[in-house]
Amino acid sequence: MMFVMNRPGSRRKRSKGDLTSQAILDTAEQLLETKSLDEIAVDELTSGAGISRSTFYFHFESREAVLYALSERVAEGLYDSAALWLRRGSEPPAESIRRAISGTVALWRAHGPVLRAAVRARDTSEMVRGFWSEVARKFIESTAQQIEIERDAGVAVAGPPSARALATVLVSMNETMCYSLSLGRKSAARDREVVETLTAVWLRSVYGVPQ
Amino acid sequence: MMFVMNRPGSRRKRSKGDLTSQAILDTAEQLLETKSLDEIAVDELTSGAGISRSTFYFHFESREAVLYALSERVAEGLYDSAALWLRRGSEPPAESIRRAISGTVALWRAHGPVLRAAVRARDTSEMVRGFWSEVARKFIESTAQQIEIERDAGVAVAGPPSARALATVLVSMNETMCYSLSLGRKSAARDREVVETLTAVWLRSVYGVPQ
DNA sequence: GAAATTATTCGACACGGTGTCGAGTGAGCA
DNA sequence: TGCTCACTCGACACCGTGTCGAATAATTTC
Repeated sequence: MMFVMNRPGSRRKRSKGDLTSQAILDTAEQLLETKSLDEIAVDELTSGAGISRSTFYFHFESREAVLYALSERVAEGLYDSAALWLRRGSEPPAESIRRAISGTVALWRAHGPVLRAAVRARDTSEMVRGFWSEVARKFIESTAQQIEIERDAGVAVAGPPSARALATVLVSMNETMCYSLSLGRKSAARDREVVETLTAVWLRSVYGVPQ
Repeated sequence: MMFVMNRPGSRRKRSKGDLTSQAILDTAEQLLETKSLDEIAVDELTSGAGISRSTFYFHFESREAVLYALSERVAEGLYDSAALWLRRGSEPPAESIRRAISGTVALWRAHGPVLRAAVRARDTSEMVRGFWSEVARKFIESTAQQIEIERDAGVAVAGPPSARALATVLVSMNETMCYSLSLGRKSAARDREVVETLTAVWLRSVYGVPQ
């Protein structure tokens, strides 16, 4: 189901090492459903992958490096979701915002454990922090840009707060809510409520209230 | 500067054990300014307090228990801050909300390291989670109550989202922003910007936009 | 104020996890 | 066939944790 590519375009056959790396990553993703990253011992990872503990260090530098690799698996989907922030044509704002938020929630539902571990590791691992702050930057950037477009068009309420500050708060808010939502049992009703609430806050904060 | 009381009303003299517990707590709070809780080894705590490592376990069950005790030190101030959520008399909403948010930001500035450690430990330690979810509950509860009062008075925009769902999102948002704000260098300008932005989101989400 | 009790401290120990090293092993290729 | 390089392994040194029982300091009891 999941896989890591060799360098793009490489026709090199999947080597044995790739397979073990894969097995480690799969085991890690599975274990993260139960425990946090630093509760996972290296030998849990390797016994799950059918190799000895020391072999782990041939494939990864550390547990954090595993998380980094897992993050890359998810990042692609995240960027797709980011593209949704940009409003399409004449569609009303409520629709595009709801759709974008729905997409983010769905992604957190699909990869909650990895995303939560990544968020937590931001405070710990320089490597992970760099990666995810870049992701966050793109989200915030495109949101701020969109807010500015709407303000220039006279559709959105003017600042202060600046488009950038507002975008930062809104994006962080989404992340926080997705994090805590993904901790609970999967529930379509709860998902819908969160999407509705977040959408309402976005709309009111950016556009004001529809009378 | 900081101290822990014996049972209230007890006139028992400060025992030696109380003093070492204190020293451990003070050392912990100081170390948290630099490292996260699980980067702090027990012997860093005890050497800071001038005792041997094993003596630590006489005073605390674990590192998490230390954090719990530190949380209690801060909790009081937090409840004072919570009381501010409730709007005072005829004061305009913008004022009371800005004042409440300012209070929270100030508290995070004063005790950022402890509060951050506590937030992180929520996912790890049952004890810490219980304590802080109770704190969060009170914040959310009183906010939701206030939103309902304003809605009934026709001042705030009606739901959905429900007062409770809206309150949850807004309170979490504040926490998240305070967390990341307290990570950066102390800056009055930045503080002001964050307070303004959060206030704006609260006002627009609860009351709608002033034309 | 001496004896008994309780509070506090300590060093030693067993345990479990980490990361490294050098010695294998084996698959593919010249 | 033999070389090379990717891969694997067990052994080892290290570090932090948590527990135990013995030693000592403080406090209470008589």
